[in-house]
Amino acid sequence: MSAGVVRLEVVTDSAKPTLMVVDGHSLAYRAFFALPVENFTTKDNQHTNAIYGFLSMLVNLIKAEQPTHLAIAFDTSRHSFRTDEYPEYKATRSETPSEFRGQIPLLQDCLAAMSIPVLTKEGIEADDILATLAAQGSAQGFDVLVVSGDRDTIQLVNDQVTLLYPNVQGVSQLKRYDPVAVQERYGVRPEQYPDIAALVGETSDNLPGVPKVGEKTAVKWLTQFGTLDELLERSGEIKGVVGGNLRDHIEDVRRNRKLNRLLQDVELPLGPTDLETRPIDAQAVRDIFARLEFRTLLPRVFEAVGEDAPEEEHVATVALPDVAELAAEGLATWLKAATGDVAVEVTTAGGLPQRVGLAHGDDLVELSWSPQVQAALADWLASDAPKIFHDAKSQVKALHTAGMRVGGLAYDTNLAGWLLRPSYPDKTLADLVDRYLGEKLPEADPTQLVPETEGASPAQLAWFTARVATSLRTDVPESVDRVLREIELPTLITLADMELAGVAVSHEILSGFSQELGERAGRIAEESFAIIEREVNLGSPKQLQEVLFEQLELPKTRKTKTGYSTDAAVLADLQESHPHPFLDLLLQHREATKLRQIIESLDTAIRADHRIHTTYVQTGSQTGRLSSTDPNLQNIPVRTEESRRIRSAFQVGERYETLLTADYSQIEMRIMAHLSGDEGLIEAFNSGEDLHRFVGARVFGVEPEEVSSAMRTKVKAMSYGLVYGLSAFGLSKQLRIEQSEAKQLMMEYFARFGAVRDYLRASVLAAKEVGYTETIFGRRRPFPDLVSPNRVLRENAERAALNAPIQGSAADIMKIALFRIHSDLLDEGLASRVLLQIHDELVVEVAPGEWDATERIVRDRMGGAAELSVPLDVQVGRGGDWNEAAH
DNA sequence: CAAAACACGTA
DNA sequence: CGTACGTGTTTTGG
Repeated sequence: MSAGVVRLEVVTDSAKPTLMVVDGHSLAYRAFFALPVENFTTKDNQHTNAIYGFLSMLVNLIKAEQPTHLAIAFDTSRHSFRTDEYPEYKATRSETPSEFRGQIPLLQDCLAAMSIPVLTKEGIEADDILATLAAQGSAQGFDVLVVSGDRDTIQLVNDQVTLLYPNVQGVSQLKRYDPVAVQERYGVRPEQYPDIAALVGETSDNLPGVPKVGEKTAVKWLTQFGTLDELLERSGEIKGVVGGNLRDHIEDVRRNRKLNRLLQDVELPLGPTDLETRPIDAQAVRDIFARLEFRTLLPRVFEAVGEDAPEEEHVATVALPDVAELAAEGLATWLKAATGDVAVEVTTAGGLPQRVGLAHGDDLVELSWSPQVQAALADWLASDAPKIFHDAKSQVKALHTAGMRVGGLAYDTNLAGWLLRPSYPDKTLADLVDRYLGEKLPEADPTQLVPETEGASPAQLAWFTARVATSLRTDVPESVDRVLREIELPTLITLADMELAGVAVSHEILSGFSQELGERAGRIAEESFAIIEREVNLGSPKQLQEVLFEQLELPKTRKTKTGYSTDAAVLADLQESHPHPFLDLLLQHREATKLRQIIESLDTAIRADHRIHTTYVQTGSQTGRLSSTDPNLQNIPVRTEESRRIRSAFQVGERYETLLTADYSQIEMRIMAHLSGDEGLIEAFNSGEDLHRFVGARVFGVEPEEVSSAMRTKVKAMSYGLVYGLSAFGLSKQLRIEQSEAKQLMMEYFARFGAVRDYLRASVLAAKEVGYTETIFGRRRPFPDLVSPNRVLRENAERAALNAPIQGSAADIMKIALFRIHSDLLDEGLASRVLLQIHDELVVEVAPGEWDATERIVRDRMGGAAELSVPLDVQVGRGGDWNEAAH
């Protein structure tokens, strides 16, 4: 016996062997619904929830029941002798999701590795195989355990045969049915159960029964008449409506009974004695579990068969290559010899480089930062020599700060990991090492002052990064790899410079405004306390609920998890139906304190250079957008006149002349026009007419100049809502109109712009097929939930999938424009620089005398970032502060 | 003390 | 029952 093979030995107390036969299909299907798919998806998007759930249950069963003989039966297809007989059989069942079907072959691979026989037969259902084996087994003196989620198997139960049937939820709990338990639960002997089922019918199999007859009536009749035949014979004796129903449906009952009888004489290649449990192939199990990313299941499998888990590869003992400490002199030679990819890890301190680790294959070197090292490194770093990083941006920033440019950025494992799985937060290199190498990155225990375990050194981190990159490169599809190389990596360099530049913000303006708002909030609070004659914390939804719904006895609003909502929309509704001075004051208080809070957080973020340096998280969204943190500069208020005073505090910096803002107008609608090819919408953008006026004219059948502002508001909401998968319900709510009117509006809209609806439908359908959406440039976003049996999950996924290519393409376009602008400004030797990106807007700081050149670059690059069937319209503004520049 | 819930700002 | 984000406050739960 080879070292990796373990005997599956079974010890039972009784001399009688135990045969366990399992309906693989029905139990895996239950597991599929019971386990959330998001927790069971591998890195290449293979769903494993059904496999995991089934194996988990099986392992528990083997452990508990200790069968000496074991087999799993599967259906081959929907088609069977029953569908031949009665084509409507199971016809109402919705198609099995492809995500489930795809798991069956893999599950069978697992079973093969575990040396468990899998039985199937063309035209025969799994339950017939179970029935046959159960009959043969009990005849041959086995104790038989039938495991199935199909109620028809109840008929198999007798003194030798016990059924294990899953409880309503999931597969973790199995209920044991022996003849006594069946009698208790159903009121009849097991062999009579099919008679009951024939009378009652089986909705899930599309077998209608006798109307108005449920379990209770069926049991009563059978007890009364003894057998089904007798009952049907003497159906005339049954009185009333049900008696008539029975007589009218006798043929249905006979058919049902015929179909639900399980075959006990199927010809099978293996009989019970052939199913003796055999040694499992430890290596094969390990391999397939690794592929399915099952970690906890492996030891459980071995435990269940009474063996210790075989030695795991001790990841911690994977030998790390030695690291050579280099001095500046040795570096040039080393770099010259290192052809091809070199992985780099720069540790930083105080925003400057500290140590540098380099990995070229297993050749690892490290250096401490010094002017000599910098001099020896600079040319290579700026050159096209390919370099691989994990999360390059922070390292690039430190290098830029030290006065070095980074060229040849060939790969970033952080970005690649995100592009492959944008919804999974593989934040750190350690996460990726675990996921893609199956190893553990040595990390120092941060809780220990003097760590017992040494963390990986910079060169070793670079070594891991290079190996993760190799693995990722085999996983990342070509189109996604292009997004990485042609969009994300150039964007990374640009973002590094934007973050370093920061934006000048006036503390004076902010603190003055903050004080003003603070005083106002105080006054409002006082006033509102006077009205309700007590003091509450206006920031506490819980206390507000007391005041609003108990003290003031206002009508209860939208429910939340913990009570009733007090959000602004709800308060505005309340104010309309039940005007109360407290409501108005509360809204004003919210507004003032919210603004003040934003101002305060901005103020504390101003650094010594009088500028705010946000951090753009390039992997921060699932669609391809950037996000901004510490502080978030992408949600600075703009909607009200007063809130725009905050934007006035964002000012042109010293030695610069003015701010330039540039934004895409209606970029998402333009992308919709392009993707859908809708001629009306394309014409709208080419006509030069105001978009919503044009659309309004078409929808309402009037001349553009006759479009009223109410009409314009409606089509505008409709147009924007489209991009988000808005429903008639949502539209009616937003516009405060009747649902019927909203429905009508949507009808009219699609009557004129039908290609838009066609595109949106086709796009979601295509995503359902392939499992992901794709932007114009090839960025992908997986959507496993599109085939979820859970309606809420599925519909959420549908809306997100509808939006993803549109929002994502817009993000791609903006990124392309952004790095090209950045690169043009540098190439032309201009000092002007991009400071902020707010999804469809850029803020640029323009140096004296550079306005014309900068504006030209910005307009050209934004307008020319993509060739669509409609023009990309760019609005440019100029001013000394952000608010002024926006006009 | 950390996490959840709520509310609200932007595109 | 409208997509994508981040942040602050209060409340909750261990």
